[in-house]
Amino acid sequence: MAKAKLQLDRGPDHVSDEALRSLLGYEMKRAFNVVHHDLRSTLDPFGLRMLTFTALVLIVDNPGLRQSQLAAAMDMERPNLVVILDELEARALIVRDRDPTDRRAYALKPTRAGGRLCARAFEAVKAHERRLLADVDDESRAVVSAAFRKIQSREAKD
Amino acid sequence: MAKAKLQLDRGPDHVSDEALRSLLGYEMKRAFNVVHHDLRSTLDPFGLRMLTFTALVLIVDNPGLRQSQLAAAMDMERPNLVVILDELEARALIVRDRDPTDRRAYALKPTRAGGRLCARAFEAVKAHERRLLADVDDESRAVVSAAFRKIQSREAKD
DNA sequence: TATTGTTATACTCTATAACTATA
DNA sequence: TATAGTTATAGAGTATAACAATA
Repeated sequence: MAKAKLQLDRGPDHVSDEALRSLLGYEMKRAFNVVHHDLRSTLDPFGLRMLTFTALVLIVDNPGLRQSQLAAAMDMERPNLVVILDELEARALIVRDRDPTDRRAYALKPTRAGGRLCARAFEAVKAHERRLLADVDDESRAVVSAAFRKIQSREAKD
Repeated sequence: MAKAKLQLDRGPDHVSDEALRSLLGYEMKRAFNVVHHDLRSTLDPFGLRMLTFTALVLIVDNPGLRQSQLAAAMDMERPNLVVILDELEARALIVRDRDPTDRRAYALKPTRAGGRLCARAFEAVKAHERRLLADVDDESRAVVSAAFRKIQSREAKD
């Protein structure tokens, strides 16, 4: 990392990425790498990863939702969610209750322990993100957030 | 996608992700998913992916660089770069020349075909990104870009 | 000793088809 | 027939240890 930074910035072995820097995808991936790496180390003490954390938060905030709803909300395929929920269920952070109105579906609910872990992990993530965004003022954050949403809304327009 | 959008926006099966929306990582992943998905379909006709494209552009812009430099510039581990370069070399888009001053290292260089493909792919990516950013004005793009760089510079400060 | 590129390996995330049980 | 959850599988990205050749 430090080495990459050094080489990219200057020095005899300078690697020019000027052209790529003009691309949104490249800039965004580099920034996302940093955020994701930080998130990983932040969630590791809780035994969570980005996907298990996201699923847990959504279940805590939407108790009773179905797996298909959760998969759609998380932008992932249903089959891939199964192992994520298996993991959370095995750790007794959530339960899969049968939906009485539709016996095909499960109603996902957090356990007490799941709710507590979720709250603690969420605060830790927020604290870490505050550090990552320390140099970005509130106004800029709002602009970034608005841009993210506009990009997301462009999704279907291909 | 359309289904997720519908459920997230409103309706009887509305899934609330309000809490997660306050997290940079969540917003960024959603936006990056869109950008990455678009990039995939844009590069597919050229037989390239994000990583092979990025490596090719950096080699075209920095002919003669070493694999270790390229890996550092791409924020990835050296072993993972090997298969990426194998792919580009097998398609005769780049060559691995021996570095005369250090016989351990390779000097990576684009072939004529590699340079041509790179130029065409690059233009296609730029055009697609213009569409993705159609609703984001120039000033906001500059703010987003600056924020990305500030986040990247926070990396080592953990 | 340290470094370059490599192999091997393992884990995570992603994507698709096909199955079961219900509706 | 369609949907909810599941299984199986394959591709892609990521991370670490260990090796041969060279510095």
